[in-house]
Amino acid sequence: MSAAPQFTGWQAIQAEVLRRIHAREWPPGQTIPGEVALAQEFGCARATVNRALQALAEAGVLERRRKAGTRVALHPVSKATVTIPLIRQEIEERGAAYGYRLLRRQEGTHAMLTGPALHVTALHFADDTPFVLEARHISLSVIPQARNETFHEISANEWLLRNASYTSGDITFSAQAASAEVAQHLGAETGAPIFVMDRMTWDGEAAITAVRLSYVPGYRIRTVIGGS
Amino acid sequence: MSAAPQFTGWQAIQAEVLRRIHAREWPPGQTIPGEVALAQEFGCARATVNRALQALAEAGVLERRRKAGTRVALHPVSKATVTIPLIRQEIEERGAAYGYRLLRRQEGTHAMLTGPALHVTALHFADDTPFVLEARHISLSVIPQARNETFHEISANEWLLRNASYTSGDITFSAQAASAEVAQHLGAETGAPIFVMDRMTWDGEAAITAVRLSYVPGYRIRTVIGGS
DNA sequence: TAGTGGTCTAGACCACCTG
DNA sequence: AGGTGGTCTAGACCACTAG
Repeated sequence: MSAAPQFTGWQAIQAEVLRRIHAREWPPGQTIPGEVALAQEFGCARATVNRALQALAEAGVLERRRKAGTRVALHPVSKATVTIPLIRQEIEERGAAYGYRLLRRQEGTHAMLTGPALHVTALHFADDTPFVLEARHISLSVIPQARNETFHEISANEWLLRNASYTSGDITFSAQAASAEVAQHLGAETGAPIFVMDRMTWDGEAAITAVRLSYVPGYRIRTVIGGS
Repeated sequence: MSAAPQFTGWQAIQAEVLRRIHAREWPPGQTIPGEVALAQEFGCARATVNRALQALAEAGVLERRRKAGTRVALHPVSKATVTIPLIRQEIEERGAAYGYRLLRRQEGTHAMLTGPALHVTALHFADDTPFVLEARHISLSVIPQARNETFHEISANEWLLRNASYTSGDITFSAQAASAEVAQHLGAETGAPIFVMDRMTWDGEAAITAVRLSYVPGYRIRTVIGGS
């Protein structure tokens, strides 16, 4: 917990800058010395200072503008990075055995997808206990080879990772009351609070897939932040 | 939607590398040419290539190891960055008028905090409609000046931003059934699915505050990802 | 042990923006 | 208009690690 990282190079500068911010030597909103000045103080090249400050700016700790200089962020915008793992990985990382069962597979259409769509519903298990219900729609005009896959042995979740790539995506998290169907599959009571993740992915302008993951009651997603 | 960004410098290299990955010229798992080779191909300095590849590695698109080289990530780890704004900001960005009301303020203790703690419960409104219930515990041994604040006019959410800094934090998202009290405050029915965010922040080893935000039914958190 | 990425340097030019 | 950060360069040394 208290190991001394003993930073060197640009990370040492980053650490020192962070120290001064936390120590209120450079209070929020204040303009800190320019890169040249800091480079001179730390006895290094300006590029090294730049590297350190740029990383802090990306983290939201600093705000940098040309000519205006670098200021300590007034509202240290908390950015939490949520890692979205493969469902199989997530289950196995919990030390549980992964299980999978296809519930339904049929062609149809979907409001967010152009042309025909493949609808796949499946359950993912952790140690034989339902963990998450996957309800997915795959665009058959964009990913026609999905027609040849039964999704009986491999989940659409994993199959798509191997057979499709995306350029952008959109995720929303919400709490939903379990419908009768969802409740039944997850072994919960109808109306139970369900953590839901809706994902939409695109390849350029083409919508590839839309998926809703309904997690078993009690599920929680966790993340860590470092701030100022 | 289709504006031509016309990248230059290291961003152009980044774009080209991404293009080759998406075009499957460099399939997942494959080792791509070394920095020197790419620098020669693109006619730039190695540092410029390094900048581009390093950014992609940080985004999870590439995996880099010394001596082994740079490989296209097999599982493009989806990292979604969730921005945690000030509650006031979040409400105002929705075009609603922000409102605040303190519900309770009392001293006590808290399992996660050492020493005495201040317990503050408050409601945040969007256009006179309850938006989120804030139940917070503040460590009085770490932030003693909280004793002098009534939290009648300013929320603990904002007050802490001005009066405390943190070095690390921990956030969990979950879906919870509304308790009778929560339901009453949010104007929901008991048992309704509530999106809950639990946050814990630390300054070094000292726990500063623990807060639970219970959002009004229908609330959703949204984020965008760019991937491979 | 040799090859790869990680980092630093000293200098330079440029884009941007505030005063 | 001038100062600030953003970026590039050419070269160098080092740390790590795969073979």
